Amino acid sequence: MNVKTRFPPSPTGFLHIGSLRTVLYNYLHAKKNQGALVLRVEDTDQARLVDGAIESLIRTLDAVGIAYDEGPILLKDGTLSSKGEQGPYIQSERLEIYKEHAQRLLDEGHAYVCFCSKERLDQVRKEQQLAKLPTKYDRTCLKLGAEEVKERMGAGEPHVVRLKIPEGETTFQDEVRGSITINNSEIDDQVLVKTDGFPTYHLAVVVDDHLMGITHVIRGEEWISSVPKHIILYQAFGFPLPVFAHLPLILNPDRSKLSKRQGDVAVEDFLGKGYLPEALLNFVALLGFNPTGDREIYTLQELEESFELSKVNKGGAVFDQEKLRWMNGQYIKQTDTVRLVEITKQIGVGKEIDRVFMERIMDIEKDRLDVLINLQEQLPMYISQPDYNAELLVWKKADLTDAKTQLEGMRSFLEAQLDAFFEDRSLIEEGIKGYINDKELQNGNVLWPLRVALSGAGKSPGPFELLWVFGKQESIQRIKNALNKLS
RNA sequence: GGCCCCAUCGUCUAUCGGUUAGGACAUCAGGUUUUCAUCCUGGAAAGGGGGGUUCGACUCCCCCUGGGGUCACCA
Repeated sequence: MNVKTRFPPSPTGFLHIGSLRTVLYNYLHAKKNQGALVLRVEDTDQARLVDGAIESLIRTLDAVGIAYDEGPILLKDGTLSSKGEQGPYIQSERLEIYKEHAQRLLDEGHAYVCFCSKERLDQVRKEQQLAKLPTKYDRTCLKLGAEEVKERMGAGEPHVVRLKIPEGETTFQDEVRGSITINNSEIDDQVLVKTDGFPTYHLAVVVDDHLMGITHVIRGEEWISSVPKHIILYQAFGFPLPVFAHLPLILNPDRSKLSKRQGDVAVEDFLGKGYLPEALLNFVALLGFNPTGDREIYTLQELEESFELSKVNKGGAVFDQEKLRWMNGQYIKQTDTVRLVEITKQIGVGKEIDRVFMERIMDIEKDRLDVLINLQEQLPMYISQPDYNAELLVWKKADLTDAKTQLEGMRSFLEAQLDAFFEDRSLIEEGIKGYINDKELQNGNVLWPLRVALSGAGKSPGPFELLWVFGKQESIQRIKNALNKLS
């Protein structure tokens, strides 16, 4: 195993659609290279801790079908455990490690202690902004003597540890963007250890990625600007560099970074509406990567085989929900009805409806569904006798009398059939079409009023399917109701 | 504003110097059909601008323009 990727989720407890693609690409890259994927929880900001965030994230990853090789796991009884040799995988449990590393930096002169107050820092920044200068720490505390530092620390004065950015410039290779160079004078003396003793992201990622043997750092483009300071850290520690790959952003329709406010962005939202995990994965995979260019539907397996970091696009991609819906519809059509019903009930649609009945409904509705939750609107007509206007029963090329005649014909025809007739959709279709043929009628004269009698709606699945769903008794009852409306 | 990144139909993309610039979503027009949906067929729709390099540029280089990201003791 020579490749190891990792995924640090946002600490908020839900999986952002952009994060979904990031994990996916990490997963694909690991799989393609027979490597491993590490899930690591970056909870170093005490103020942003969310209760149950880890558990909820693990559940979502599981729901979506992304399996990681190392990281925290959820036991059957709901408690947290972990798998993998390089743990702990939760940063708040690794504080000692960061402390040691920070001390090493301090000892070797790559970092220094800073006592500046938040207020002073804000003040400095404000002045720099006013003077249109780059906003950076002014290195006041770098000038402090060792004695003074020791004394103030001894007195318990609050302090942070800052990275001492050396002179020169930093260049790195990005797998998707090529070579990127930045002048070190642009880089701030990043805080490494906060007043509360917790590390910042920058210290923690570098230390953990190295200690956990991460070979490929694949993450969103918003991180590009912090790579140089990470590299300086790697160099200060004497760690070998991993491969960096920064993914293009996923965008709102207005081309800003995808955010809430312009619609759903959490994977949980989509799952809750009945988007299928495969569809979500397939769709999000194609936002920035394309195996061939003229096909849209790929299995996870196929994506694993064709994935390549060098083929990832550089430009940001707008998240087009319309196309997602289309793709989800494609998946629904080819997904087993039983599973569809299971998911539908899980998201709270048709919970009270008998399973077998529900499966029949799903069978005839799934072709016209793009998102499972939309089935909700169709359900009422199946559960109770619909109410509608008698005129709706009249086909555009016929009249009220004809509608009545045809419905009466249908009623006696159906009454003459055995129950078994209603169990077989092709039998139903053949039977009724035969009837129409024998009587030398037109399809519309019979089928339209029959369909409306059964569904009570201008738009619905066809009459043969509805007959199959309702069975003999209910079907005839509905036809009788229609006839009542006509008399 | 400084720095960094990016740039093909409205959107997601193919093309890796020579193509009628291909596919998909959406859209429009037909067809199948009892309705709707599905499905099928067809149409409209793109290389931001200016310089180079080259026999030849969407493709390579430079500039401009435009868009985005980032400038925290948040990740």
